[in-house]
Amino acid sequence: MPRKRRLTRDESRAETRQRLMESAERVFAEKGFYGASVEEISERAGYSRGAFYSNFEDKDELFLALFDERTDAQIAEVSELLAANPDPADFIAALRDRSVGRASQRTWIMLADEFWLYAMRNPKVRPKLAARERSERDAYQRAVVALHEAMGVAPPAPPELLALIVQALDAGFAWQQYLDPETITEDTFLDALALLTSASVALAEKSQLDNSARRA
Amino acid sequence: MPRKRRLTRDESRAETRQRLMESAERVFAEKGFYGASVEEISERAGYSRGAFYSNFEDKDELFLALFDERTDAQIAEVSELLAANPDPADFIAALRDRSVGRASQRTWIMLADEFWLYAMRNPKVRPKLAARERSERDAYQRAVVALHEAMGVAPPAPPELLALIVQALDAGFAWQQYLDPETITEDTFLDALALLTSASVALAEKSQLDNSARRA
DNA sequence: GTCTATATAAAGATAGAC
DNA sequence: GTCTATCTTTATATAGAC
Repeated sequence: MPRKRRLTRDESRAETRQRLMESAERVFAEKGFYGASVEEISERAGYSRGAFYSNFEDKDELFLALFDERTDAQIAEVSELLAANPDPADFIAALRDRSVGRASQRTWIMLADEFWLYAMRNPKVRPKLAARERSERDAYQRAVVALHEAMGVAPPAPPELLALIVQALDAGFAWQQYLDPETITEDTFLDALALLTSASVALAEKSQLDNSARRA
Repeated sequence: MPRKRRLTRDESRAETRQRLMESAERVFAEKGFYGASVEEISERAGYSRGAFYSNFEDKDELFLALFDERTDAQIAEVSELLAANPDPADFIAALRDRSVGRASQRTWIMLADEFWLYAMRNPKVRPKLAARERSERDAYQRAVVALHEAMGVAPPAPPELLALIVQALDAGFAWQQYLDPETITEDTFLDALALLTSASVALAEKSQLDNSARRA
């Protein structure tokens, strides 16, 4: 264990930045981009506004920094999740753990929604979030293809479309679930995924049957 | 055609309210709840702030009024759409017309997102939006049941789950499509619906086959 | 580097004139 | 009913002390 020592100027600065960003993540999620004041972000991080402005140009820069950090982390997360779980069933199980494990799931979904709105309203930011979504979609697509392979059938539709369906479901379920948790439980999304998997396989088998019938 | 006459006080007041709400719809969609100022809403409706405050208590009341109006309209719209299109294929075609016909589709999805965030942050409002979503889900469910009946099969899963899937897809696709219109076209959602319909029917047929095989 | 004090601007909301 | 003028609050951002 390394001997304790004073932080260098750069380390101290980085720590302040980090604490401000963690605080900002919470406040943005709670109040939204406009509703979150620099004062509240700073205070809840244990600093004053002065410290904030010595670390960030303005509120926009902070939000963008948060956006970049989260976007990069998510892209890496989904890719790693898939690499670590080549078996489709494991991948879905890992998805479940990911949602359950994220204690701050509600915070994250609110923040993701703020990101979406911010991206939709800022032409320079939109392509960056779109790229992040495409990257996530790629990971889903590899999972979908692997899953059908494991079941011994060809995907019954373009894998891009199947991946998009999974991704849209993920976002759409989150929206509905957090709005109405009494009706839609944690497991509903996974029930839906299981159902769609069976249905997709059934359709694939059916078209294989049709094809061999036509050949005979 | 009725003779022109002066508007009564009530009619004039109602018209001002209406114009303010239409303006507010655009400004809230563009800037979000906090970003939309009473001044801009009023000016773009052709009034001053004074007129605004003589018609609404404050910004919150206006947003809630808009929320209620839109919520009621949507519930009625989906129900009518289904009543007018008992045939499932017609219902899906009507869905397409609905999206194409709504020139202000982008405005609506931004506003819907603002509603969601607003509801998530206001405990008194959340149940109202949740009720609206449940009502929409009921309409989808009736459509799903009718669709399977028309194909001569029993739904291969609880109809509630199937309806929720359609609804989640609708929201999730809108999110992805407006973020990345270059990748995701207008028709992708309907392609997905068509695919899921075939897949659901294939799964239903498969389980019917399994059942008769077991009986034999 | 961070804090306190302060300048500046923007928005919400009200009051009184017409 | 709506407008203009005004009050009040709140937030961003900066400057200078430590």
